[in-house]
Amino acid sequence: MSSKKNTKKVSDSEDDDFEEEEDESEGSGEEDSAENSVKEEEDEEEEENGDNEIKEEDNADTKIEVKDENEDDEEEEEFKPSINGNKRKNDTPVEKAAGLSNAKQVKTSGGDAVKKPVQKQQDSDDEDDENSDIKWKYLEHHGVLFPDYWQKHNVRPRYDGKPIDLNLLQEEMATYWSQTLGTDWEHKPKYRENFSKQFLDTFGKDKGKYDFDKFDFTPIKIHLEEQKEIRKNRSKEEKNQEKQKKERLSDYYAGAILDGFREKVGQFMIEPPTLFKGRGEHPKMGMMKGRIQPEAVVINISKDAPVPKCSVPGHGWSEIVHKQDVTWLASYKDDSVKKQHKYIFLSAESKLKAENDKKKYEKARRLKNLIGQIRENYERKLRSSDPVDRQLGTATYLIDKLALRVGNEKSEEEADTVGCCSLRVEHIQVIEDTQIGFDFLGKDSMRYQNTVKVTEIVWKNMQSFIKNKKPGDDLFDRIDASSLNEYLKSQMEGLTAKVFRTYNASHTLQKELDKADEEGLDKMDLKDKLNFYDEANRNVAILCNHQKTVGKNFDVMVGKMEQRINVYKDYEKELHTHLNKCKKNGVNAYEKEVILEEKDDGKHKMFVKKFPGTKEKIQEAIEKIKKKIDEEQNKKQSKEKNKEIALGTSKTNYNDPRISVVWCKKWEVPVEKVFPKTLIAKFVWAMDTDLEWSF
DNA sequence: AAAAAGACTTGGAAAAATTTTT
DNA sequence: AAAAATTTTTCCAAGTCTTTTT
Repeated sequence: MSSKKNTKKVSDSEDDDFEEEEDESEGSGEEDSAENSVKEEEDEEEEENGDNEIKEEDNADTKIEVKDENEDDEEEEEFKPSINGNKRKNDTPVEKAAGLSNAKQVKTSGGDAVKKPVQKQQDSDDEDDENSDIKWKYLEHHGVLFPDYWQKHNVRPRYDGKPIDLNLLQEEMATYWSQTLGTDWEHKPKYRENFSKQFLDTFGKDKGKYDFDKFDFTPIKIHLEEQKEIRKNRSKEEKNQEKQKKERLSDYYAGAILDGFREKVGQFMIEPPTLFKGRGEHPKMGMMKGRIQPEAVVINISKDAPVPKCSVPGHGWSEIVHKQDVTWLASYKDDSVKKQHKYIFLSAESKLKAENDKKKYEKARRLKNLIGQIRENYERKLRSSDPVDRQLGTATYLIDKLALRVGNEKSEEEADTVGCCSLRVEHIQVIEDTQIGFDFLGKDSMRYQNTVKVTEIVWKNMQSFIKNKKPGDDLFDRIDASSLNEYLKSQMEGLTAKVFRTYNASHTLQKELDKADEEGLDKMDLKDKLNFYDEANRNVAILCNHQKTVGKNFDVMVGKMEQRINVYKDYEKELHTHLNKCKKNGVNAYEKEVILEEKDDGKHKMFVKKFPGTKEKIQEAIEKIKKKIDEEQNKKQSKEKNKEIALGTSKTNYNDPRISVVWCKKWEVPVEKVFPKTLIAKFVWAMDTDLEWSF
């Protein structure tokens, strides 16, 4: 149906001095069709060699101006929303800005309805109009940035004690390997196995002659450390210059125009080559993620937008497409480790993303309104005589109650993790008193461990599902993610399993924050209010099983805190005795230094206890130290509570931001205390939600 | 209908930036 | 001013779900 894509090859690779990169390791069955490539004119300034930096002259003739003269007094705010005004800075159509696209002017989506069905037009060679939903009408951007090619440092590792020469690719790989020496990766057998195999393969027919164990990469490791040191010790100006250069580059590539509005591009740098670091027991860890050449990158822009220039001399894009039914600006396939597509999208604060985000939460709210009926329906299914229905009902129950992910099936080539539909018998335990124990690795190989009391019928179902099965068998053998989602669709338009997670998370946050009244939030100070908020947030994170690994010196840190608290408590006691003495017969002021904590280097951190001479002053000191103790204790508590819980993910992806905005307004907490800058930018659309709103 | 491809969201770790302490 | 602690951002892996192909 859709787009016969409008293709033109922009340039052909000369491929001069890069062939060593070309690493034959994969059957790179890609492009190659050189015949029908239309050679594009202008290859004037090919020769600027090597690095990707955009020269000033380049900037001069680009279509997207970084500066907007209409707003000159706030120019560095460019893409940032104003926090107070809650208005997008870029709400002004770009065409008003001076010096935009000289050629075709930007179309405003301005007033006209986005949704208007386009009727068949003679010139629409491209879109099959009525149904493919159009994501944009005009799209212009600067393409993508490529990481620099490998620059040889010529530091040789040793083989069997003697320095050995490496070619470009070998040196690059060896260096990536050296970077992981001394980290946990080094000791993962799979990582080593995969890397060593690919590394030895680079020796071609000689590979049999080498034994990976006889390589010694410490010279490279040392070199890397030296380089790091050198970098660290650069002068301020040098660091600054580099920073500015980076910023210029970023300004350039981050600039895009979508339907007449300036938008920021997200990650615009092509992922650099590196050794793949999968999570958990990933069978491919340690494999070389190859270098992506421009010839693999597809650029998506309007037909009437200027074609972005490829910054790598002598190279060109794979093709230019005009797919209006997708949101990506560029894409490429990376098959070097796993077959997958990568995309360059607009940033989270763009309208496009924001709209999707809003839709996501609106859908979750629809679920909220229908949840009663939906629950009734799946509860009925739990008792169905049809085993498929019983599984559907039970799985839905788990997804609803425990906010589990749906669990698509995975290939052998990935880490063995599961979600609801892919649970195996070995992952659950049917315990007496209608309880079920869960223990499995979920997304990112995060362990989900939980014991829950379930309804009698669910318990019975679970028991029947494991009957006569081996540990490795599927718990839900009659359903899968797609059939489950199909069932959900029958319950509500657009309903899928993940909506339950969003709904449950946001609903939990709302519920928790609504307890503010009874908790007497009005009498709290800012710190306590924020603790209260975190507590609510934490409940969501626990529900969703958002975890983080405990830092290695967590215990040490807590130990220090305890020590500190004890010192303060001692001090408080001493102050009281001091005060009593003072009441009886008056005392002299004095000070006393004590060890607050021991540092690992054998030094001590000191604390000065001050004992004033007057009752009032002593009283003051007591109050002060009491407060300090309180603060420290709170801090320690929240540290411990947050020990392995990550609050960030729910904040960015699950909690309807309007809940937080309204709460902040109600309790006079500045939003920037609960959302960092980027999240405020992402959630501009929610910032002026009014007080009556509720999830 | 089932497998593969494609598109987009979600996720923790690491890096970078910022704030606090020394 | 440096270092340490903490917060924020970036990075890219790993999911979900849809669409296309077989």
